[in-house]
Amino acid sequence: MRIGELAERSGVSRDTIRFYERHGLLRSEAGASATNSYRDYPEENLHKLTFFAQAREAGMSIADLRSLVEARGDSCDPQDAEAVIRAKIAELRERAEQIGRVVGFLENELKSGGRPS
Amino acid sequence: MRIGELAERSGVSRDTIRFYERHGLLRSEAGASATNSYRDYPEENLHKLTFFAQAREAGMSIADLRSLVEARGDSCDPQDAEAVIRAKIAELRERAEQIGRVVGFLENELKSGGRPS
DNA sequence: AAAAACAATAGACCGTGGTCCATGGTTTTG
DNA sequence: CAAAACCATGGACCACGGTCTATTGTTTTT
Repeated sequence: MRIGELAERSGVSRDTIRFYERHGLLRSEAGASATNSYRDYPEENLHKLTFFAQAREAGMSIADLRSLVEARGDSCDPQDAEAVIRAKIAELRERAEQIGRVVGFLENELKSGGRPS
Repeated sequence: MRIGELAERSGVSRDTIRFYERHGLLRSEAGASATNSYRDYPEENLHKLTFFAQAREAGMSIADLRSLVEARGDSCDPQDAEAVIRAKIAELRERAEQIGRVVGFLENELKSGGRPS
């Protein structure tokens, strides 16, 4: 599909899609037409982009996403991929715990009514 | 205490402390000496800074922190403060859930061995 | 065929969250 | 007393993650 459709369907702007592509998060192919230079974005990018959106919201950086994407690349050892994914999972869990601590702090703040401790 | 000591003890750099101060996250007082313009940072800033560091790691923005700080300000209605804190807690929980979803996705990826679904 | 919509490319621009540097003063230390 | 360490101020600079604006060319739509 072309970039406009991908943008429309994924909810990610054209500019952002191009930005992601420049940063190695996804790839497009040369389109069929000989008269234009429109690129073709394979279906899989739809899944990728929705994952990216979720992952970004969860606080993952573009570099994080790139390493995940690269780990899946064909040339890459599947063991590597697994290690990368496990590492990211660990990071995310750590982050979630961090959030939990802050929530705990804020809840305590509510209980104590904001008095300086 | 002076900024250097605060930086040392909080683990937050002088520059960052000043940055936070400019953005209303903390306040200093005019120091006792008449010959210099060294500011005095009350003890409470130590707690604040460690909280800020945690909260930043959890993904809260400077603006988030400022609204929390302001909600605690004396002039401010305690009801307001509570509402602000509750709102932040809700946001943080949402964020944690988001992380959970991404973790779930990645775990699934591990199980399926990275095969394109 | 003319207008409207879409595409590629390149580069400028923006907000966020700092970090670094230069300058000129003020302790503190050896 | 001289050097080293500290401080305040202001502004430049940086990386990140986009977003916007030309410019030029290509479909689509009417």
